[in-house]
Amino acid sequence: MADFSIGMLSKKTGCKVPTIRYYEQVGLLPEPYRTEGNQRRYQTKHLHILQFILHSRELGFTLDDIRELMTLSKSDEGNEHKADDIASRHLKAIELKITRLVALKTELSTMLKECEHGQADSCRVIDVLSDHMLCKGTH
Amino acid sequence: MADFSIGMLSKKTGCKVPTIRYYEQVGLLPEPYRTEGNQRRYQTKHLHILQFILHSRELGFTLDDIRELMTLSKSDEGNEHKADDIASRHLKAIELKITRLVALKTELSTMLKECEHGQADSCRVIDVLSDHMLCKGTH
DNA sequence: ATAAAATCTATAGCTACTAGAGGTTCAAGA
DNA sequence: TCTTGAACCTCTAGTAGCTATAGATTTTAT
Repeated sequence: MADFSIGMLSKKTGCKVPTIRYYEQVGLLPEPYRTEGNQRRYQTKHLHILQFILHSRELGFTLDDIRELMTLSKSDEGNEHKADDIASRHLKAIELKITRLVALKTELSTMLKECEHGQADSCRVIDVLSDHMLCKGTH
Repeated sequence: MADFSIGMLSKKTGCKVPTIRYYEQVGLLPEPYRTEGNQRRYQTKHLHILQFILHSRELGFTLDDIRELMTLSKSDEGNEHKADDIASRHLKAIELKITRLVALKTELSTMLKECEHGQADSCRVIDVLSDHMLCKGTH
C-alpha cells in the first residue's frame, strides 16, 4: 500500500532509474509527488503506466507512438480504430524490416561461405564489400 | 579523368553531400585536395572508398566496424580471419534481430486479429498493451 | 550519531546523420 | 568581361532514446 521510491519502481519493472526520470522529463510518465527532501514517491498508477510504456517499447513502438496511444486510451470512445491504425502501420514496418534483414543475412552468409571454401589466404570479405557487382542480386 | 566536386561524388554514389562531409570529418573518407577557393576535389580512389563505406552500411555494419575493416584491408596479410570474425559476428547479430522481429510480428498480428474478430467496439489494442499477461508467450 | 546507500539536478555523450544560417566560389550565358 | 544563380564552404544545433558522470543532498540502518 505504501508509496515507493524510484529505486523500487525500477526493481518492480526492470526499467533503469535514469530511464524512469527520462520518461517523466519527456512527459510520458506523470510527475509523482515528492517527499520533504525532494525525492519522488510513486503509486500503483505509475507502475501501470510504466509497464504500458515498457511493453510498447518492447514491441518496437516509438515514444511518439506511445504518447499517441496513451492519449487515445484516455479520451472518449471511437478511437479504437486509430490505435488499430498505429498498430497495423507498425506491423507493416516490421514486416519490411524482416524482409530486408533476411536479404542481408543471405548476402552475408554467401560472402562467408565463399571465404570458407577458398584457399586459406583468399578470404574475400573485404573484396566483396569493396565491389557492389559481387552482390548476388539482393539490391 | 578530371577530378570532381562533392556534388558530382554525391551523384555518382547516391550519398548525400552532408553525409560525405561527415564521413570525412569522422575519418572514414580521406581528405581530398582543395581548389584555391577551398572547395573539395575528389579522385577515383575516393569514389571507391565511399562505395565501400556505403555498401558496408547497407549490410548494416556500424561506422566503427567499417573503420576496422578498412584498416584490415590496408595492413599486411593474415588479417582475413579478423575480417571474417567481424562479418560472422555481424551475421549472428542479424539472425538474432530477425528472430526477435518475427516474434514481435506474431504478437502484433495476434493483437490485431483479436481486434477484428471482436465486436466493433471491443478493440483490444490498448488493453493488450497495458497488460503483459496477455502476451502469448513470446517473452 | 554516523556512515552507507539511494536519491537529487544538471550537463554531456552516444550513433549516424540532417537541417539551417550566413557567407563564398564556381561555371555559364550575355 | 561581367553577372547571376547554383553549388559550395563552415559552424552550430537538432534528431531518438537513452546512458554516464559530477557533485550535492536525503534517507535508512546500525
